[in-house]
Amino acid sequence: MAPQTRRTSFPKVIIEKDTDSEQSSSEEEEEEEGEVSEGENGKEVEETLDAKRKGKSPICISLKKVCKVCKKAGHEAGFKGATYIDCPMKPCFLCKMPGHTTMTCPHRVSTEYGVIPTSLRNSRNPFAYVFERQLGPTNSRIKPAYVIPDQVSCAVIRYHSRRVTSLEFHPTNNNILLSGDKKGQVGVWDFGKVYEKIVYGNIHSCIVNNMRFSPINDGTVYAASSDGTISCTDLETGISLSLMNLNPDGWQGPGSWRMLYGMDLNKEKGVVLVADNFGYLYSVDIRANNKTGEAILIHKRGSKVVGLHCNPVQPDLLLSCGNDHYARIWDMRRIEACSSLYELAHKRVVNSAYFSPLSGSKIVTTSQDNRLRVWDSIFGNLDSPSREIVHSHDFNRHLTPFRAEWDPKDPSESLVVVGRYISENYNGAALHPIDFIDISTGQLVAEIMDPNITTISPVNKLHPCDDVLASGSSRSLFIWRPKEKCEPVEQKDEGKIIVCSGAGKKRGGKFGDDSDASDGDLFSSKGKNLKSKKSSLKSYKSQKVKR
DNA sequence: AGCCTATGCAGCC
DNA sequence: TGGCTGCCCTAGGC
Repeated sequence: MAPQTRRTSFPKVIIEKDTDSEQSSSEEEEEEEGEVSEGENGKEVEETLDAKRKGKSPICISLKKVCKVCKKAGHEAGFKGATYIDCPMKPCFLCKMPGHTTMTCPHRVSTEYGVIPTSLRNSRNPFAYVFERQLGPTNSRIKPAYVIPDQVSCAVIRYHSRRVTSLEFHPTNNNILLSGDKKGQVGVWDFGKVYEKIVYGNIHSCIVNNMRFSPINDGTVYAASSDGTISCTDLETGISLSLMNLNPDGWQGPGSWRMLYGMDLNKEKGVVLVADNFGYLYSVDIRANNKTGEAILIHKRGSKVVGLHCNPVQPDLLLSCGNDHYARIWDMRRIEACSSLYELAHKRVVNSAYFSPLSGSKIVTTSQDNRLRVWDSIFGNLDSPSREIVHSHDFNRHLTPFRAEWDPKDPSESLVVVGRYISENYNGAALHPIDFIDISTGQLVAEIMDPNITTISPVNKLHPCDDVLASGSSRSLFIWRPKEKCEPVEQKDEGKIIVCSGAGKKRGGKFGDDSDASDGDLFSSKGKNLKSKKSSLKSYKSQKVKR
């Protein structure tokens, strides 16, 4: 092309100023239109129009304050102090419904932050719904009070070089926590002797998605990774063998690289079950260390299967979930493509689906539409969930997907732990708590946070027998425990308990008062100045604060 | 303090 | 269906 053609087709530059009134900005537009139409050379006009058609609209350098979300003037989304103000032009960031923002979301009220049961059973008449609520199975009893302490102590350790992606407690050694990260490292942490840890860096080469201890020998652990292998590792020696490798020929491009996500062990059948990012399920015999049978398509072809869970009571039942927006229940005795017993539909990707840990009769799923879904009985009607609980656990490409995890100790099978995405203003600090939710009611039972932890905690696991919560937040691991000598707290009022550390000095009893968004003088925005120094390990004492 | 970026999904054509 | 683009509360490093 000739240089002059290039010159003439260069888009017009408009500068908008913040001080301009609406009037003057429209004048500018008119002026611009006028210039285009005034073009004496017909060719120039033609080219300008052509440029417009090609998407070369005038370059607009705007000095106006503009919303970073919708690019419109008049409002701004973002943090005001420690409170995030949504863009009003977009659907609510919490419940995803239009017409309001997170601040005014009906699912976010001061006493039950963001978490209430929703029926979403609009197709039924209200009487049927009430009838069902009244005559249906009564709500399970509330957790024993001592299990959710109002005071915790927190141990922190950071040895992963990338974000934590999976956690697993040792089944018999009560102080051992296993952690996997995005880089493929597997950490073994004795949080009883806080400084004792081992990090294995040679087991996997990328994301450790799921880990399970061997039911036969609890000194060995299986892990499924996005490198396409299942590892079987002796935790004492660190010696690891690969049970399966889906990429024997190495990297042949992104279209063919197979990654393993969902994994579970079936003790009765003696197999490791894994699923890949193409929708296939694989079964590996634990004793023979080899693949049994062919891969079975259990989710939409080409879509990622992110979770597998064997029913704890009925070993023939398998639960899977994936990026095709479904969770599916399978009968392992006759499993083949399209043979699922039930399909549990979701509106978005299903991050996790778990049977309840004791009876195996309930299911809780975490979906990227910001809803936890609960099925009260797998023997009942599975056409629609018993409850949907709006909860902020959005997808973010830089975060490990959130997964609501059962409390394995809860006899009522109603307590679930899940990290929260959106922050709340806790006396000037924007913190992302870890939520305990009673899935029988949708109630937020407790929220755990610490002013020193400003990062989001998407990975959480409750201890199989002790009152211990493990969390993975970015590259750090946290162990939350009831503080010694902590008196059990009655929960007669069913009130929410806020758990936090007492690291801040000036706060005193004011800490729980988060009603004022502008009280940012104690802490800077987002509470970043509270962040602990680069100590690799630090433990915090805690104090009780109620609101 | 502010810029940069790794990277998964969804929506668009 | 496939390839491309864009993204609302990230986190850490330079």
